[in-house]
Amino acid sequence: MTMAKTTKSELFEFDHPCPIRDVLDRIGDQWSLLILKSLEHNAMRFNSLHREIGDISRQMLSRTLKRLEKDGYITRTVYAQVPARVEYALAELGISFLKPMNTLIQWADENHQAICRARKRQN
Amino acid sequence: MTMAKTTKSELFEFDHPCPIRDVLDRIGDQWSLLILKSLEHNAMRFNSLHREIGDISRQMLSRTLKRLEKDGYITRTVYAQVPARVEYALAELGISFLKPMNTLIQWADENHQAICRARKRQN
DNA sequence: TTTATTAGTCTATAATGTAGACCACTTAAA
DNA sequence: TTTAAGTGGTCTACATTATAGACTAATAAA
Repeated sequence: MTMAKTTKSELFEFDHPCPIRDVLDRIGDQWSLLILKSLEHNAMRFNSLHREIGDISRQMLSRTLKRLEKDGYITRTVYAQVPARVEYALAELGISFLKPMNTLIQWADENHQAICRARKRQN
Repeated sequence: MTMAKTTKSELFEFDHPCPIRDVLDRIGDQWSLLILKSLEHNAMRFNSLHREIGDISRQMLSRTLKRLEKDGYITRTVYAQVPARVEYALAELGISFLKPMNTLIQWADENHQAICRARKRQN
């Protein structure tokens, strides 16, 4: 008997029981936040994002952008010119998200030292 | 020529160039936040955390607790009694962290619907 | 003609997360 | 006395995810 295997992420794609888990499973990864912060003050193209972030792989940049777009955090605009010009920009949801996120970033800035000290203390 | 391979996480263990990345690389994983929220109102033992969170593996619970302790978010107290009693509780840093985090959680609650709608819209 | 740009995709490999068996110990019930 | 269940974990085999870097096709500048 063959089973149409359902992965956890498929299972929870819609109507995740816990909002914050749903949000953080997406946004709390390695790269999403960095991308959103890069777009905070101006729209950007694929390759300039790649250069700005530096250590992200093209594949992960591509994937993460798609997810952010799908969830409504960013928009993707293709300009019909040659060579193609694709611009990524914050959508309403992304702008709104960065407000609470920025308070968290501020906390991180203020407490980074304390965390580093804690780490060193314990070897 | 053998190379003493250095992983990225080793490289950035101390003095990570970007505070928020450093913080989110640790806290933004699958489980850390869930654990911190479980400890928000009272200390807990290993197995009750395991039961409360439900779908975390023992290994990940163990690993994540160690990291949270090392970074100073939580404390681990062993009571010299039989059978052993090990309690995990929020440390100062953990309590302080949950303040900005809770505003983000509130945002997630308020915008979860919008995100789900965005996802459905795009297939 | 070589090089660089555009926005990505593809593949092989490395790193990470998972379930679930297992450990030594204690306690309580059958 | 055996059995089961609880304590706080570790270990192993496997599944999932991320990585680097080659590759695409088109265009433009040197």
